[in-house]
Amino acid sequence: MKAGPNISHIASLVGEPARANMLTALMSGKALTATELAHEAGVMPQTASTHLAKLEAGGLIVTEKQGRHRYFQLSGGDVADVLEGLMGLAARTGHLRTRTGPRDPALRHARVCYDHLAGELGVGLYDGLHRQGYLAAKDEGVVLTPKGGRALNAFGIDVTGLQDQRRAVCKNCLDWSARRPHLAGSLGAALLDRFFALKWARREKDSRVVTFSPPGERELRERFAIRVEPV
Amino acid sequence: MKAGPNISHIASLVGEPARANMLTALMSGKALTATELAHEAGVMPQTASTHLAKLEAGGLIVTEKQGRHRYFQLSGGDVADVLEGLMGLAARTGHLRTRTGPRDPALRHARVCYDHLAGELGVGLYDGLHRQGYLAAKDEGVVLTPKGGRALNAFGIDVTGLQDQRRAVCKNCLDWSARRPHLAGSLGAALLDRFFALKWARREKDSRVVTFSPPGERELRERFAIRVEPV
DNA sequence: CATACACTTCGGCTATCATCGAATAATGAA
DNA sequence: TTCATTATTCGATGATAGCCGAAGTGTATG
Repeated sequence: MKAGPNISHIASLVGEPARANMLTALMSGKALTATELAHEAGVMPQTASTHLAKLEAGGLIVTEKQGRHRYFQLSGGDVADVLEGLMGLAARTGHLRTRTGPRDPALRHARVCYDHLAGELGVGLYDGLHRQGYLAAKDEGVVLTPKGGRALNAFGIDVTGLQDQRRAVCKNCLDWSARRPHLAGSLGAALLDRFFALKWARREKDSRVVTFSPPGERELRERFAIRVEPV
Repeated sequence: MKAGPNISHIASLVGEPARANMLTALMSGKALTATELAHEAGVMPQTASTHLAKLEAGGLIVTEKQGRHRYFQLSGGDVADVLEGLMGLAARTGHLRTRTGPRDPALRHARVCYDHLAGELGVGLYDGLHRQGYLAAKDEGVVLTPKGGRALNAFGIDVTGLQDQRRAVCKNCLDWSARRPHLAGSLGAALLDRFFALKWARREKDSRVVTFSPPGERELRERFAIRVEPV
């Protein structure tokens, strides 16, 4: 009836608790199998299969077949952005989950948002990159400055390689816990990869939580001028 | 248990077509009344009321009471951002076109909007009345010109009788399918009544579809300078 | 080959929820 | 007051869709 994109179809896909749990699990950026996602959603495998078929038909996830497994992952960063935005709305309107698990504080501190860093450290990094003049606001977006390009090259990131990709280098992503933007895009992904390579941080098993070692977090804060978060 | 905000509840609110239409209408930033939103969504007022109560409970909209009206608007720009993100996903995943049921083409062509004509012919009539100088824009609204009053009197409409009513003679009404205004108000209703009286058109049973007879539509187009709709 | 595993399809059950008619409340106008 | 308009609440209905058991397809392993 209405002209324009059909948002209700997409939203209804996310609006089912089992599917929302699956999508949340895929926010880790990892490809998961149907059985794993069924367990995450708390439903039988055959139920999960119909859900995954609908998510794929809706274009929210993509699949890859390997042997007798099928691996599912989000179809792109834009899906993760919308999910993160929905989390922000849910948090603001007081619809946090009734039982806040023990991992919740850790999630707020540092977590994976699809393929880049989110949480307190994520927004702190974003602010620090601005403070050091590595990033600059432009047209409601954000761009890498020449100074930032040199600095991050020295940090071990192939900046020119990133710029050759079709994907945007810098992108804002609204953080649901901090309600402020953090850095997405290929640069955001490359930075997180570099933190892992430097052994500053590691991923928790079966979780989006990113755990920084004490020296790793100290180095991160010094290197990128991250200030202590005001409570 | 999962950590983080519960996105499925929020998403399910958007995932209902009627509510999605309401939210899309509120994307303009304007505050709309419950009746207006019911028209936008294509549901009865009591149905719209329950939807609006849920949207308010979910924190997506806020209300303000003024006299016997209640004005609804989005609770913040973050809601609009998420809706925009959903539109982007819907567009990317190829869900631009709306579901085309069998009744949809007829509905898009000509239908009743409360008590006046909507659809392609509705907006065509609106444009034709402007083109002939019968209607004139005024203060974001629309008024009947003296020339228009004479012409419509000759067409068989008691214009002076309309002006004595408390109800507004001319009013804009945004067309869902064309996303452009058509004519509402007592004049809009009187015109549709006249079309029925002249046997140019009739209403389909249990439907909002208005069917014009071939000679009726031809006369309508000639009399009111309705141009062929560009596809 | 046989067996186990991963996943999908089918059929029926059930619960949820959107929808509308009717009634109610509240406000404004005559 | 009386009437009209706006919005809400209640009750019944109907359609949608999630869910799981059972069966079927395809893949790896012994």
